[in-house]
Amino acid sequence: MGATKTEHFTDKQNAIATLTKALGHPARIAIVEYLIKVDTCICGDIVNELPLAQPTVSQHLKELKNAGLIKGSIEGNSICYCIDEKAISKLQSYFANISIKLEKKNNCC
Amino acid sequence: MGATKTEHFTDKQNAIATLTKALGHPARIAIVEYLIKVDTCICGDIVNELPLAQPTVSQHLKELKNAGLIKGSIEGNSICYCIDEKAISKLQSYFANISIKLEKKNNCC
DNA sequence: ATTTAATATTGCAATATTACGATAAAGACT
DNA sequence: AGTCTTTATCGTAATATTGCAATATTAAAT
Repeated sequence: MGATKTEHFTDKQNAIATLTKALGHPARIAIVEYLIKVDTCICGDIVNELPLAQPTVSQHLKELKNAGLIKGSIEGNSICYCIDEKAISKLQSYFANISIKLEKKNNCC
Repeated sequence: MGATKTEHFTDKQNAIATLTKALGHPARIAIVEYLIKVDTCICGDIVNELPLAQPTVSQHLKELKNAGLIKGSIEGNSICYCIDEKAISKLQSYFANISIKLEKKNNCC
């Protein structure tokens, strides 16, 4: 025991949970917000921006990448990280859809 | 070390991370989706719906409640859990806002 | 007052996450 | 080749999460 029982849930539920889990840390929210704010997106800049050591930032970037939220491309000897719009789009439509469903409901509590 | 350095991030970043973290588990996604689907929302129903033991479900409900995503009101000897629309609304507008910002940007990668 | 039903809490084992120093890897620049 | 810069990986300690059996709590029903 101790590990998440992924196999008992639907693919869609797991997919959304993967995205929200990846965003479930303030450092990773900060990274995403930084990538949206700036025009360049060099990894080193992100390290400078965050109050965390370089290996920690690298690890957070890896998790965002694994979840599909960002993508990185090699740019000389540094790496350019960017938001993957598809992932954000999924989240956006997911919560928009929930909002619509909630509006139609009379919440009992 | 090992604990999240919450104090180094903004309140807003922490607030969003709290919400996304709470949703970062397929069981909790399933709970939220179930609460939206049904009209009644008694805890026992949720336990029957999920492939997890009652204490585990209770714990997930607690986390959703702590994050402000659901609220529970006592209804006889059972408890009525409902979505807190404000939390969903926060997430919805957060991702909608990001989407808009991304549209205006030419992503470099 | 007992019993029953519905949730919560406790305690614990298994696993995962967070953070960072040290080190490695890979490309750029002399 | 050697050095510098940039990013990734390894190893490890501290902490958090996940899951459940056992037990406690609370309110209804008898």
